[in-house]
Amino acid sequence: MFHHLFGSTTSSPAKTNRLHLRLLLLLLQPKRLSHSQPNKTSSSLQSEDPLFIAQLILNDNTKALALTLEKCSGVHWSTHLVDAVLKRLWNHGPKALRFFESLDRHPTYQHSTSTFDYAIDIAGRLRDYKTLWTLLSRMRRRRLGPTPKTFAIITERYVAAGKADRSVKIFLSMHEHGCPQDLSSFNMFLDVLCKSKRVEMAHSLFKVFNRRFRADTITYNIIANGWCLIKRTPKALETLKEMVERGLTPSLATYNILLKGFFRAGQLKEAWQFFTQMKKRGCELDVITYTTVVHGFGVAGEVEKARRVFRGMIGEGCLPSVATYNALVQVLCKKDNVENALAVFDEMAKKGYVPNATTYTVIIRGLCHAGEMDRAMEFMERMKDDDQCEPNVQTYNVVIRYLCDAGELEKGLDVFGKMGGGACLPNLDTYNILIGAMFVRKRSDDLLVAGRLLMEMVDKGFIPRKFTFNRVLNGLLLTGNQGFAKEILRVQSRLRRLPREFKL
DNA sequence: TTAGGGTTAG
Repeated sequence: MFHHLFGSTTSSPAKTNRLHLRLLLLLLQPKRLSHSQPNKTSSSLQSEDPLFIAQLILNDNTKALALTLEKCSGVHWSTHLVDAVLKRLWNHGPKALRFFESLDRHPTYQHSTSTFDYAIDIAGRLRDYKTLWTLLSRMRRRRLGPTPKTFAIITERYVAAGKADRSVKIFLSMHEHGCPQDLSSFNMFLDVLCKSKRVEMAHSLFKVFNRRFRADTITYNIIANGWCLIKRTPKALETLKEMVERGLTPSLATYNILLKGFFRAGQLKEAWQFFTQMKKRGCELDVITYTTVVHGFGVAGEVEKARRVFRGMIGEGCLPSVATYNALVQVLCKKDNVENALAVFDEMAKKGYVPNATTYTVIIRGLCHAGEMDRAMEFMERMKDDDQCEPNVQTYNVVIRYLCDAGELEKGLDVFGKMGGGACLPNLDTYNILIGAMFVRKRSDDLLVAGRLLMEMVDKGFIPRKFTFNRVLNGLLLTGNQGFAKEILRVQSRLRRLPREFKL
């Protein structure tokens, strides 16, 4: 009789309700899932729901996740399922790694390349380099890699942790780990450096190796984009010139990169000239070009110009995408009026476009910004009812931030506690927003909450900034919570001194 | 995950 609740094709109850029901059933009838049901039935049904499994893992407090694996005894583990579960557990690294590890001893299932990549990425985010390299050599022993993508992940994590020099060494030695160094891995690494704003470093590396790797259009685009990201459009133009001199043909992506670069650097006149030149010279503009221009003019406050380009694009043979609508909606929220943004939201739905999480989030932010907290909350409920898209962590962060700013700390904490009925895990920003909010009322109780949040985030594998630690510590000391402060100090020094590891 | 467009905000 419960089959319809466990079925993967259920259509009527909302997603979150379904989850609650499942958890409730699990609590009421633990045997039903683990023993009394024939394996076939429970496994095929459960195995289609990574959210359900992720939830079990999060609720399991045994170190080895014994409870969860027992409950999942009938599950048919597949690469797809395991990857999806790891993705769900993204913001709870230690649990994700424990899950990976316990499945590694499974009698029939074996991790694949993509799963190792996920685990390595998570270990890197935790700055648990020992585990990262252990996983890498295990991956190699099993002949599952490492691949260039694995190294893109590893170097990205090192750069993000402020270890760009180390990442260069890693890139230069990747062949020693059994991974070929080719143009694609070179491009990927340059992109990692550029996206982390280490453009000078990327450029030096590019100068040294571009002949050896036979740099192509993509390589030049990556470097040009890097210069644009740090608003140095003259250097981007230089790169463009150099690529032409080398006999490489710039692509539409190249022009779109430059165009975006002008907007980012506040060079509106240049952007407009560049855009018109692209058209004049018979360049076939695409939806990305138009989206760039709509967004660029809009955020610069030129709302009418943005609207005109938006209206004109169809006549010029290019249909807007959801992203184009999102750009316009955001611009109207920021520089015009949230009611006009809502009108565009309705218009896009009428034309058959399906709003995505970004669309909703942008509108919700617009409403919050206009001080319409109640309507923003209503809109989030509407989003939850939309089967096509659930609120994500960004959505929650916006709502929590504005609730806290409005002095509604309790409401903010309430939303935090309920995040997607557990379907959405808070990230580093969420914790920073909430902890920051605990200082505005200067109440001793709030600081205790801040302390608990800090402990919780460390437990989930996030690394708080020194600033956050100091702030919370000072607050606790000033409000006479010496004991708690000492506890937090211990956590801080443990984080600083010991390499993080999760004992594989 | 080899390049380009929408989500933070003061």
